[in-house]
Amino acid sequence: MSMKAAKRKKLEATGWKVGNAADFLGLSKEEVAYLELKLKLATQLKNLRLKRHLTQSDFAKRIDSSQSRVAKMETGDRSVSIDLLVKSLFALGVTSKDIGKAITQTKSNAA
Amino acid sequence: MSMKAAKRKKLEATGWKVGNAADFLGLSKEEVAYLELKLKLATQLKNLRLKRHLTQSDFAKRIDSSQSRVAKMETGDRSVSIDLLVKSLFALGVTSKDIGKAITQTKSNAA
DNA sequence: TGACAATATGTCAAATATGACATAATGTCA
DNA sequence: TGACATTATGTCATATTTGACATATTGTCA
Repeated sequence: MSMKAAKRKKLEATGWKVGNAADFLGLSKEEVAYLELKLKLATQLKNLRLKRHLTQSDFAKRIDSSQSRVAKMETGDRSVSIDLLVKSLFALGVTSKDIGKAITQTKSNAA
Repeated sequence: MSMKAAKRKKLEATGWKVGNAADFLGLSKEEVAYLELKLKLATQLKNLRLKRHLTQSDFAKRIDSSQSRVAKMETGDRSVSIDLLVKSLFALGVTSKDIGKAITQTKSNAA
């Protein structure tokens, strides 16, 4: 799988409908950077939840949300903000340092 | 100025009305962490804009926003999201790595 | 001091995010 | 396979965020 295809797959997972390569390339650098950052936080959240052996429903209760919203958080859905992801990570006891480190990660060494 | 008072002043600057020390202490750890993170991004944005010798109005045009919103971004106002700050930083050419590093900073070595 | 530039604050209509619900899809294990 | 748990998707009313405007405040320089 090419680098470009891998990236595209990730972006599609976030809710972006990428009809074709041209549309994909139509995304600006800023948009791609934003989506990638969001996906990093989403992944960090999911990994942490799994490490704690919590279901999405368990975790939803803890942050006064719902299972469906947690699912959307973890897939980086269009409808979830970075604010929500950050707040959720803090609720799991993650530190700013941890978040900063996760953001700094490149694809090759992502958690 | 005590450490606590300094923190309080920063938080007040973000739009939080901190009536007294008790109220301040009433903020949960997560809330404080969120506000501090937001303020780091706000500061990073302002520093970068100044480094580029742009006025708030100049920068506002570049990101299709308004001077007043830029002012709110830079003071970490309640009404601005981390999403908006992150998108604005990307618009200034900042990388994820830069953002990650800024978030990782502790108070003592903040930009 | 006053004139002007730059930044901050208050407000609001429109846009976007949120929790919740229903239900679909996927996974697991007997 | 089927029963059950878990996760994903679609939708919606409510809540929050956004750009914009007016106006206030602060800064600078003659």
